[in-house]
Amino acid sequence: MAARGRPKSFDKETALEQAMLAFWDRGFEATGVDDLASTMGISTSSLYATFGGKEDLFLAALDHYQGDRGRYTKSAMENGSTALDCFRNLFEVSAIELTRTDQPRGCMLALALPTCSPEMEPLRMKMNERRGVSLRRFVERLRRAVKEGEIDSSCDTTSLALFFLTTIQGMSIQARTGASREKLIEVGKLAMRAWPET
Amino acid sequence: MAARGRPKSFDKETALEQAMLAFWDRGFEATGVDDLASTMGISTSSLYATFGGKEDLFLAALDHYQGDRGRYTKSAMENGSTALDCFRNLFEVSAIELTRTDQPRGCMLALALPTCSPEMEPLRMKMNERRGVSLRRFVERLRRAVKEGEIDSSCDTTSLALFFLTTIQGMSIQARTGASREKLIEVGKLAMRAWPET
DNA sequence: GAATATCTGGAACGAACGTTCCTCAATTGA
DNA sequence: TCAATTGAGGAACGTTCGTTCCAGATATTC
Repeated sequence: MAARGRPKSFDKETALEQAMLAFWDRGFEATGVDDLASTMGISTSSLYATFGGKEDLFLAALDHYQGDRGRYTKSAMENGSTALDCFRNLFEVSAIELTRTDQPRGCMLALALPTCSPEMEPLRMKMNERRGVSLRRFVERLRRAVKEGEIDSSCDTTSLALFFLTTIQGMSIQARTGASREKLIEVGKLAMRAWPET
Repeated sequence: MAARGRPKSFDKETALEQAMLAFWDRGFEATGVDDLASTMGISTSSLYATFGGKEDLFLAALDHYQGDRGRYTKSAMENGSTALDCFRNLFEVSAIELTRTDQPRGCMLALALPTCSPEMEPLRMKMNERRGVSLRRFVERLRRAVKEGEIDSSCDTTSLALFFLTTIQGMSIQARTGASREKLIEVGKLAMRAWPET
């Protein structure tokens, strides 16, 4: 069942993890292909043969991020008996995840490509689409809460979801600026004051 | 009183304005010196003679931004009979300014250099310091409100100020992603729910 | 008008960019 | 054992990067 030809001398997932960390830390534009290759422990030719080009690698790294480090928002929406619990947990977990010392601070989706040259605009748009996934999950959870009677039906769920997402994105900037975990937990608690009265 | 030698053929302020718009739109890393020069309507030699290098020009553009387009946060803190009025106004004005169609969306300080290569880290730190100015102004205004009895002294003014700044920074990301002015106004209203009860 | 001073556009610099190519190494199937 | 196949490292591609240099143009001062 082994593949024909010379086998890969590196693990694709491990290399992708390293690429993700580089893009996450320095952003898309500031991370060079040579930097990536040396960080990943492979040559540029192997990089191109395995992942395509820089843009493809970036998108693959983004997928890797969303499927691993970025899952905490999804998890928060799924765990918790009430929507209130879910979002309270969302903010606490976000504050913790965004300030971890064993990885770049802040969210890769929020920080890696906020601005770019016109040629890279299509790539930036793809990031925007990916950010939308979180928003939709927030809306769905809030709508479910309305349906179950936890939240009054007068609540503007889309605006509330957007507010929560906006706050978390702001927390990414703050985490990168150097705000402490404790400060961000306080910020999260204040955001929860927007929760509709029962 | 005229200067010796050949006079400048361009207005320095106008050129700086154009440089600011370019950096604001595309970010520091993605904006090239040749792009800048042609946008400013001058040659690279004039650019270097007048502004120094790319980093110096960026900092000058940042100063220009803060003294002009970025003044709305300062104005909001100074105008308003109560702190509540000030911050309500801050969010409304922010939502409007961040989504103007005659200039790049979002705040230049929040978007132009969130991530960078290690060599540019000192420059990024300078941006962090500049962001701190807004935070200090928010804190001062809230403290004044406590002193004047508008807000109860049990209020954690630094956390509340950080929360407001965080929300506005998140609004910058949202504005760049494409969120409408109306949506951001709603987000601002929800942020104001964190205002301490009287 | 001559001397001095400053600003101009354009050419040129070495370095780094993303990408491709080529040769050699390592493995499988016959 | 040997052709076929795939991955390896590294040199090299043309382009763009930020920056410097230079000859010429335009002003003031004497």
